[in-house]
Amino acid sequence: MAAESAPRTARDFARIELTRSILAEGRRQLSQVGPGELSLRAVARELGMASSAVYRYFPSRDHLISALLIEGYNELGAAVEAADAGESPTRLTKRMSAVLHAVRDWANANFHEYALLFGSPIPGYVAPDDTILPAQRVPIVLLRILSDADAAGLPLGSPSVPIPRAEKAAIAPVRVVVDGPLSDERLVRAVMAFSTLIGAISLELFGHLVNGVIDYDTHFDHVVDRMVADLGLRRVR
Amino acid sequence: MAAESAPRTARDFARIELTRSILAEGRRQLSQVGPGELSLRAVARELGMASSAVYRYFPSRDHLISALLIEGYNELGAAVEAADAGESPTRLTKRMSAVLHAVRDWANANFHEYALLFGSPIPGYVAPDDTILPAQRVPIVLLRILSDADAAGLPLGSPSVPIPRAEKAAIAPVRVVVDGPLSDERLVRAVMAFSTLIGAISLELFGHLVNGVIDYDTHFDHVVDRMVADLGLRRVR
DNA sequence: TGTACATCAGTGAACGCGCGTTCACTGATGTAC
DNA sequence: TGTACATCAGTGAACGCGCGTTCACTGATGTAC
Repeated sequence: MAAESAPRTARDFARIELTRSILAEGRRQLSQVGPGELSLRAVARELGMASSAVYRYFPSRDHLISALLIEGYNELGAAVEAADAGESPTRLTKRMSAVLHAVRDWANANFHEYALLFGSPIPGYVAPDDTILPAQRVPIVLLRILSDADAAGLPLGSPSVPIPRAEKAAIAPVRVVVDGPLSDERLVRAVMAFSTLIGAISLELFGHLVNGVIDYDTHFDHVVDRMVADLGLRRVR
Repeated sequence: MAAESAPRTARDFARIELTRSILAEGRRQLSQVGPGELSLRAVARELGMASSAVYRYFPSRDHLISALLIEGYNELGAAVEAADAGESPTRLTKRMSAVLHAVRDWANANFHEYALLFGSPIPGYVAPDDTILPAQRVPIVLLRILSDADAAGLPLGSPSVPIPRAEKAAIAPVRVVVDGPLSDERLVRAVMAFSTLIGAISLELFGHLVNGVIDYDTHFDHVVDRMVADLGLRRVR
């Protein structure tokens, strides 16, 4: 993985090309079937090659899944970063709102990929370390916006609850991933907001709102408005 | 399902007993393996009976899954109701806190069952209507506490955002499941709190906090404190 | 530029496994008279 | 209480399927001289 160097020979090109094809076919199947049902044989079949040939590119099914995980995190991360970049850097409210919506939009457009990232773990599969960085892209964007808010001196509504020392220590690693300043209060709210975001999307996608919420779009819009306000991104009136 | 009437014959007793055994063995397997991997044959094997015999009790694998879903919802619901009942009815803070912790405790003690209820849907499986009522038990408990708060005239912190008419309509069905009074503001916060709760538990259990949170218990405690405060259950100081 | 050897991609068959579901059959239990 | 028939539980074999992974082999591509 490290220094694969530049592809020079025809073989190298073919290898890169086929690796891409296999990955793409895996993704295509993910759009129809859950991550647990993803099958190497089906991928090979669809690509018109012997199932054993896939092993030249991915040493096992788990490696393919890891590649899809990483691709998923990166795609989601890119979508979220693009949404952030699409707003004026000083309009923190708009940035956060765009980012939160981007996560949900991606999830809606990529059901099984979302399930792969945030749903039940695949039995027997453990994600390797190189999924960590891609997985951090979304949190990093969220934290950066909040850090910008702290840097701009935007006030937070009065804290509902004081933060115990133990809690500060418990979530300390989160702070490490962001560069700028970040107050404890905003940090705690950020972690909670991430739970709310993923919870709201999972409940919606996995069918837990069917008997409670009629209009998902409207509801999510409102949830986002509240999160943005709770995170102190809207100037006080 | 409807009027099975009282069991009179030995056969009836045996049928009830074996149905229970199959269900129990299914649960036992759920404690080791994900819902998607649950296998009728394995259940039969463990019970020492032919796999075909199971079909006398459950017409298909999906029916067994439905039974386990219902059992899961009921068990979680019972745990949550018990937690609520364990506190003095007028101590709303304690009741809510106990209830939220009860959900997480149950999830931690029953990983795969939680994944069955709140994780990715099982491919190809659609839950039948008789899962609806059991699934509502937890939300009902939450809403009842909040209704009690409204009835007691407990104030909410100032609303961060006004509730649009469309949002009121969008979440209207949620209100139906609770008897007492419930203000729009508390209702909206309740739905959001449920997202936060499920999001926090899912993130924790599905491994998304491994690089961010050190001490899950401490963090969840604090999240609960905030939720309780945000829901206006703590008297203003 | 040409040859000899090493590397690698891809094949096809096979291993060993497990699954859900059906079906004809047996023997035990229940019911009506 | 006893007999004749109907109902049902449970069996064992089979169908048809799909999976991940291995392995000996072939032929093409790459490399060193």
